[in-house]
Amino acid sequence: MTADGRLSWRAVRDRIHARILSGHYAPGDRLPRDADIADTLGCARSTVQRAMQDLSDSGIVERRRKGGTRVRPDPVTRATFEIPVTRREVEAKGGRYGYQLIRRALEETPRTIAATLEIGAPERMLRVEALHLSDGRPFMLEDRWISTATAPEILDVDLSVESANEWLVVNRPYSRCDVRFSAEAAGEREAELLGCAPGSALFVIDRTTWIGTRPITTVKAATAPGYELLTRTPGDQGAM
Amino acid sequence: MTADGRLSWRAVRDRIHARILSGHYAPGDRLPRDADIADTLGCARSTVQRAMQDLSDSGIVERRRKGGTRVRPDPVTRATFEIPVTRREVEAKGGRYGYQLIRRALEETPRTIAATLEIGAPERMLRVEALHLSDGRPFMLEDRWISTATAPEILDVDLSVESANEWLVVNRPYSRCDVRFSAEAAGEREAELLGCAPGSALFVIDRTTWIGTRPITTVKAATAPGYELLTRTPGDQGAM
DNA sequence: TAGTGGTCTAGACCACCGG
DNA sequence: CGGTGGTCTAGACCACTAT
Repeated sequence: MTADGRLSWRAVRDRIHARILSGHYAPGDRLPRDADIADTLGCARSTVQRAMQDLSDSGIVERRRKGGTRVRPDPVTRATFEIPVTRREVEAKGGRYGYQLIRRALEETPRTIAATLEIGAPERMLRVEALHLSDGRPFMLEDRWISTATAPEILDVDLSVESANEWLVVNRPYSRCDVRFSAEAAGEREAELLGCAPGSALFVIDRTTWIGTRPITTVKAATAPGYELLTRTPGDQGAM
Repeated sequence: MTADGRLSWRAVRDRIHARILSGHYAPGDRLPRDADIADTLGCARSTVQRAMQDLSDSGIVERRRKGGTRVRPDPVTRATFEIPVTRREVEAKGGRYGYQLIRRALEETPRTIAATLEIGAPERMLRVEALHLSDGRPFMLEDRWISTATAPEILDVDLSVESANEWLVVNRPYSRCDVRFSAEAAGEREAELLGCAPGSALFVIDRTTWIGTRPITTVKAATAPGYELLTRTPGDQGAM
C-alpha cells in the first residue's frame, strides 16, 4: 500500500500469490484477466501487470497473450546466484586476499575450448593459471583462456600483480555469460596447488563470456574443499 | 523499436548498455538522470525507467534516489538457475524416470536441521530417504526432513509410489526458498546407493522451504557423478 | 531540503495466438 | 478474428537520501 489508500504492485502481487498458496488458484488454473483483477482490487491495470510480471519472473505463473495467466502447473525452483570478483569474495568472507600467478603462455586452444567459446577453429590465445588465496591459504584455482583477438591489451598487463579476473571484469564487460556448476575430484596437480588430498571433492565453476558474438574468456575455477554457494538474499531488491 | 518510430524499453536498455560496454560510461561513472535521457532519446521517462530497472536487475548499474544511476564499479556475475521437479529433470534429459523409497521414519531433528529450518527447538518430523533413477541408474539421492506440523497430510501419502519431492511441490507451494550448492565426497552408504566409488565427487543441492515463517521441508540432494547445472538461457524471457 | 528514482493512473495502441 | 497480455505516453505525487 502506498501512503494513501492505493494498492502498490507488491501488495497486488502478494495478494495474488496468497491466493495461489492457499489453493484458491491451483496449479494449471487460469486467473482472471488483468483488467478484471484491476477492477476488483480498484487499481490500474498497469499495477496488476507489474505484479503479474513479478510472479511470472519468479516462475509462479505463466502468461500468454490470448491464453491468459495460469498458475504454473509444473513449478520450478528458480534461484539467483552472485559471483563477485574473487578478491571481493574473499574479502566478503573476512579473509585477507592473496594472489599468485602460476603460468602464463600463448597456446593453441584445444577443440573443446574452441567449442565452448563458439569459435569455428582453434586459435592461439593467452592461457593463464592462477591461484587465489584467502589468509594465505589456497581458495580458488583458475585455468583461463583469453582471446587475444578480443582483448589484445591483456598481453601488456603484468599478470603477476593484477589477476586476469580483475582486469577483465573492469576492462572487458561482457554482453553474454554462460555459467556451469559441477563437482570434480581433485587431480594430482590441482590437489597440490589447492593444498588438499588428491581426489578431494571440488566445487567447480565454469564461466564463459562474450561481447556480442566475440569470445572474451573462458575459465574453469576449482574451489578449495568446503566452498559453498548460497542464493542471494540480502536486500533482495532483485526480486524486482 | 516498436512498429512506429518509438523506442522500446529494450532498445533504450541496449543503447545505454552499449555505451557502458564501449567505455563511454566507465565503472563508477554517473549516468544522466532518467528524465534527461528520456528527453535526449525522445521517449517517456517511464520507458527509460524500465530500461534502467533491467540494467539494475542484471547488476550492471546501481540506482539510488537522489544519488542517481551509476555504472556498478564492482561488477558481479549474476546467474539464474532452474531446478525442476526431479522427475521432469530426468525426463528433460531424455531419461526414463524411476523412483525408489529407501527409508521413511518419524525422528527428532538434529540441532543442525532445526537451525536450518529456523525453528527454536528440535521437533519430531518425517524423515524420508529416496533415490531418483534415470533409465534405471541412480540419478539423485535425497535425504529429506518434512515438518508434520506444516504438512500433516504427508503422513497419509504412500511415499513408495509418489515421491515427497513431487507431492510437496504440488501441495505445499512455498513462499521462501534457500538453496545451497556444494561438492562433497561420497560416503560409504551414498556410494553404494548411487552406484559409484566411495570418495567420488558429488554435486550437492541443499534446499529449504518455508510458507510464511513456517518450515516445510529441508532436503539434501546428492547427485550421481557427472551432474552439471547450467544457467537458464533458452527463451530468456526472464532477463525480465 | 532539494534532487533523483519509484510508483500509480488513465488511456491508447500493438503483438501475439487460441479458437 | 477477437481476446489477452505487452508496452508506450503524459502527468502527478511519493520516498529516499546526498548534500
